[in-house]
Amino acid sequence: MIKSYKNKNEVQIKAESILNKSLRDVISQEAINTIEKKVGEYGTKRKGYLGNIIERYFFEINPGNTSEPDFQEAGIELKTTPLKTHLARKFTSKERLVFSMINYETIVSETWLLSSFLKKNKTLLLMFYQWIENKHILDYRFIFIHFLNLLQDIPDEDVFQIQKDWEYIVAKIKRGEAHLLSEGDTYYLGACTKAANNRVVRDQTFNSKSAKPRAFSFKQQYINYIIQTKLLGNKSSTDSIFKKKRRIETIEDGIKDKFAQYIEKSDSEILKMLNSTLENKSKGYKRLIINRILGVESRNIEELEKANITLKVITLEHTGTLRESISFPAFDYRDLVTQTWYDGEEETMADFHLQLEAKKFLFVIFQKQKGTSNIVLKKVMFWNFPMKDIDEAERVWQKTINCINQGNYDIFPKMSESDVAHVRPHGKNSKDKILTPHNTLEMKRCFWLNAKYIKKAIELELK
DNA sequence: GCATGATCATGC
DNA sequence: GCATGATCATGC
Repeated sequence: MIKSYKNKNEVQIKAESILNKSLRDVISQEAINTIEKKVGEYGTKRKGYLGNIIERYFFEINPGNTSEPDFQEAGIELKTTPLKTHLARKFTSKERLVFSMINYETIVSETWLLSSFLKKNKTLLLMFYQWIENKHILDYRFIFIHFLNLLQDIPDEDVFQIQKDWEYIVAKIKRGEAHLLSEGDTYYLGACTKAANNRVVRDQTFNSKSAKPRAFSFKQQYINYIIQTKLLGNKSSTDSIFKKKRRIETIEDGIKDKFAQYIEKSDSEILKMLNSTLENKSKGYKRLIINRILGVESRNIEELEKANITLKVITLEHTGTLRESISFPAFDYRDLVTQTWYDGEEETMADFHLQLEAKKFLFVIFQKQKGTSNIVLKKVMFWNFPMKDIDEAERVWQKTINCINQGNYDIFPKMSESDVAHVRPHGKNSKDKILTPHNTLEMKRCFWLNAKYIKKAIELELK
């Protein structure tokens, strides 16, 4: 009893019949019994299971694992995806949106418009359900149904960026660097790790090294942007760098353009060029200059948020050295010791690992001037943590956990012990403490990327 | 000059 | 009140 849907309209009518309902409300008792039995066997945690039962018992299709869209005739790919609810009708995506696996061998001969990715995913049917912890898989309520054509329904510059993201990933595979792929390499479309079983590795054609299996995905932040603009129709609460219609260009080019005329200028020259003044050199002085350059008022910048880019102001000494390391949010000792670096599941990836792998940084680099209090804007660059150093980061992370487990709160990995990362305090002051697994109180700390390490990354770019 | 410990400032 | 980003202070 496999149904076929001839066109979008037929799919839409069916899909919308589950709006504000759960699966239990709309499928047969027989199907419910079958699913209940399976849930009994496997538990509800099995990934992708909800997507399977929606296909099989709600739409009554059986697409299997093919290169064709799930609704083959209608040319539509189905994605069921969880939403987290916050106060006042605010929703965010619980996860990234994961597409098909990247085939390292065949993708190198593809081009964007004819890619297997587009062939399968050009038109998406997004079915959002309200995620609540421990809720039965049959009882999730579907709250939004949305069709999204990746070439037509999102801004042209986003389509362009997604194409560039796809091409970047393919170029890296062609260079024989599939094992160095990272989600932070790209902006909206990422190559996220995806393993059916632990530590599955896949061969790549251009290198003897095995690479982690990866799938294309939309970053969580980009899905949030889709939710905000397409589902809620909200005027976003964020500020935008590109207020007028912008050129079709990448995020990198767009943002670098904004800074271009101010490079090698001093702070006072920049302010003069902007017809702007700033009273005193407060702690946020440089950040305020940057905001003026970008033409934004707030720290929440749409273009940075939707690509998971963190802006970091970096100040070089007049000699060119970098004093300050880069901090991450303070960690929770009790939570940290329960984390796994990577076990094949994105969802359970350690926070620090995720921060290194998924994040992009925008470094805005100033340099102090000898003998004056002036600073000069030297360089604007995008950076993400290179995967060649990920094992070293893991080592530091593991040692930190070992220290906590052993109750050694005064011998965390120091800067001198690693070329990459270390642990240091990060609280209001030394009295700013949180609970440890031993139920004692310890000063808040966090992981840092070594100043020297960042300096090296900047130098590579300055050359 | 640098590593380490510590704290400040800001915005939500 | 707190998280986060940014920077200071000290001693070797």
